[in-house]
Amino acid sequence: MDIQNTQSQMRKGVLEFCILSIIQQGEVYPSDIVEKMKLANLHILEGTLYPLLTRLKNAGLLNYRWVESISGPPRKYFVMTEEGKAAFAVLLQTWKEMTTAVDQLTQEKTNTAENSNQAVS
Amino acid sequence: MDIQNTQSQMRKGVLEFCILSIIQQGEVYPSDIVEKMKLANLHILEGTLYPLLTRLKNAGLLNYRWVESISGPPRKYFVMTEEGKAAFAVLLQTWKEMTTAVDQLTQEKTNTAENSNQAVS
DNA sequence: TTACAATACATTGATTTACAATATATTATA
DNA sequence: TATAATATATTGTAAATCAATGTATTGTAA
Repeated sequence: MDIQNTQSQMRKGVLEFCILSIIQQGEVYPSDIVEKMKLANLHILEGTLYPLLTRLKNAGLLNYRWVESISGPPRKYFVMTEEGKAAFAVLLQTWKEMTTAVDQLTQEKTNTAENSNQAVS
Repeated sequence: MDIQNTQSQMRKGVLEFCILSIIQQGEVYPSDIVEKMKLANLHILEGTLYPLLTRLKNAGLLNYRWVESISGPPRKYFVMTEEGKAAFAVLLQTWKEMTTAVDQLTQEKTNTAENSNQAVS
């Protein structure tokens, strides 16, 4: 029940960061993103991705250009703006700091209420 | 604008995991959790924490016991159930796998739409 | 003894967002 | 001409965090 929800929360938290990371590595259209995320075991649905890309574009972090396809309708290829690159650099730093903090948090020693109560003033 | 929101999403994603981690290390009451999270730069408000703890208790992962305080009303000290410990072990594994996946994702080479288009069939 | 401050548990309403389902449009193929 | 595959996009629902506020207990000071 709840554990799957917690796992889901963890994955949701890094969605935007990962998508920015993918786009920074090169032009992609939405299906590319879905596929790359799937390979990383971070599944995302189109109904989630499209509004998210629109959000990031409206925030000035992304742009897109239409590219004709030989096997279907034209595609929106997304690219990072300069603002987007700067934002990603900040997010990468945030990611590193957060993982360090969480890793530390999960490795701390065990206490009991009785011997750790001095925290209260 | 949006970058703070993305940072916030990242932190939200690990809230439950971190709180379970803290409780697994020893009995704590909510204010302890707020303080420990703050030290890890993962701020959480009481309005978020109380429903979350209730959720985890209803899911069978936590229990609590009342402990009298010398400086205020009695406190609910939370402890892990056996089920909670098992769930945390799974989540720790999920966390490790996810960070590995995200770290790989952020370190991949750069492509362009032109030279990576073979992904389409 | 009364009032106030500090501490602690708890709820409510608003906002955000992921998801499932579905809609619309284009291209190739049967 | 109809169908399948591909692609962009929207709608309604559910879940969860947050800010604000409420309720209760204890100690201290007037």
